[in-house]
Amino acid sequence: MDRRQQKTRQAVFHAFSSLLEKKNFNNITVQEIIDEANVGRSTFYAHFETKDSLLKAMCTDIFQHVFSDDLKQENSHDFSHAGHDIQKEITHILYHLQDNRKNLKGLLSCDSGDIFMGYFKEYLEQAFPIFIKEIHCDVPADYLLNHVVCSFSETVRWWITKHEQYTPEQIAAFFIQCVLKQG
Amino acid sequence: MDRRQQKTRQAVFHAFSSLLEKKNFNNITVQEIIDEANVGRSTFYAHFETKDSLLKAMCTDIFQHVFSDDLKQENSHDFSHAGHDIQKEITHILYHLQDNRKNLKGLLSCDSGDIFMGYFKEYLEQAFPIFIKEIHCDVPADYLLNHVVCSFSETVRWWITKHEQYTPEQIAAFFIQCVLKQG
DNA sequence: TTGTTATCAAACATTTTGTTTTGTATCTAT
DNA sequence: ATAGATACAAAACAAAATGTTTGATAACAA
Repeated sequence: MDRRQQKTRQAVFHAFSSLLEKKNFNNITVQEIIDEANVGRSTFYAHFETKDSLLKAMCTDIFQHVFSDDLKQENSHDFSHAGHDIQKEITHILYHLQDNRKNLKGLLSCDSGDIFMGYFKEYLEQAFPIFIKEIHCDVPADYLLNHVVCSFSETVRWWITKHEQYTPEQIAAFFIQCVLKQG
Repeated sequence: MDRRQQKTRQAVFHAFSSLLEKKNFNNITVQEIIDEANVGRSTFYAHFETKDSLLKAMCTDIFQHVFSDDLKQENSHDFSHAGHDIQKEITHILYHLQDNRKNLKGLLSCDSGDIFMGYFKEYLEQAFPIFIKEIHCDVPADYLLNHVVCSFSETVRWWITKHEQYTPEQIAAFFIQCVLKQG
């Protein structure tokens, strides 16, 4: 990809993330993003159709890093999964998220956080059915999946936005204890 | 309160809820709300400063019904609470929510759902500490509270938006089994 | 009935959006 | 190194949405 495009794209991402830490997604204008990123108006619209698609592109960028190689491999041979170390895998995902925490903090601020969470849950719904096979619980399967997916994504939000002092290992332990350790 | 004001307020609420079932909060214009509610432009702005404060007013309206009498009484003498029937109280809240499901369905659609959820959690954070006293879990207290609050509000969203066939009793049972029945 | 107030319609300035144009600088591939 | 392609900035632009103001009318409470 053209270096000029990369530069513009990153400048806009960074500017937007920075603005999101200060004010609501809804109240940020394209003009502000342009000014903060120091790019031309037409340049912005050459890259992104709307403010929404900009946000979506940022989310996709992060998910491609987080869910890149590892989880898809796991999914491909999930039959051999029963004895797998779930805690290790959760921790692994959390490390990936921590690598992106700079952009994540902006994304998870205020109301944009909810949009990120929505996309995040979509990814998790594909990745998590494996983890819950072992849980026995007398509730509808899709209630349980929703519960686990929401609990994990909210755990991440709690961690990134307000409690960065904890390590991925600790967060994984909290999550597993509260959600997956069903008597 | 002046009957005309009540009428306008309800017309706008109803119009907005109806629009929210069809399209995103962000993409709804004040003009559309005005047209749907069949009120004048200046009238709308006499009632609500912005689209956001309209949404907030709708949420507050619902919460006043749901958390009106009962929970505050409970809070006032929580020392006598240890032996209380939690399942009964949860069910009670769910019945109140079910009464408002007409407006709730709109509010919980798409991205406005996240805004409702945000306010909902604020209320729940005040009401729920009682419920989690009995849970023993080796995690930070505010992680646990966040977990329970998020799980309950997501349970409500799951129910109202996609699984209305279940009764409040059933939903309460699902929630308690997954969240409060820690071994 | 009388004074008050909520409403509507219409016009309005302002802000934001998204597009188009033109000249310039930077890239890639040969 | 050069040539053609393309990403860029700046500016001007139309269209859409916002939020305010006006004056006349109808519904209200007391």
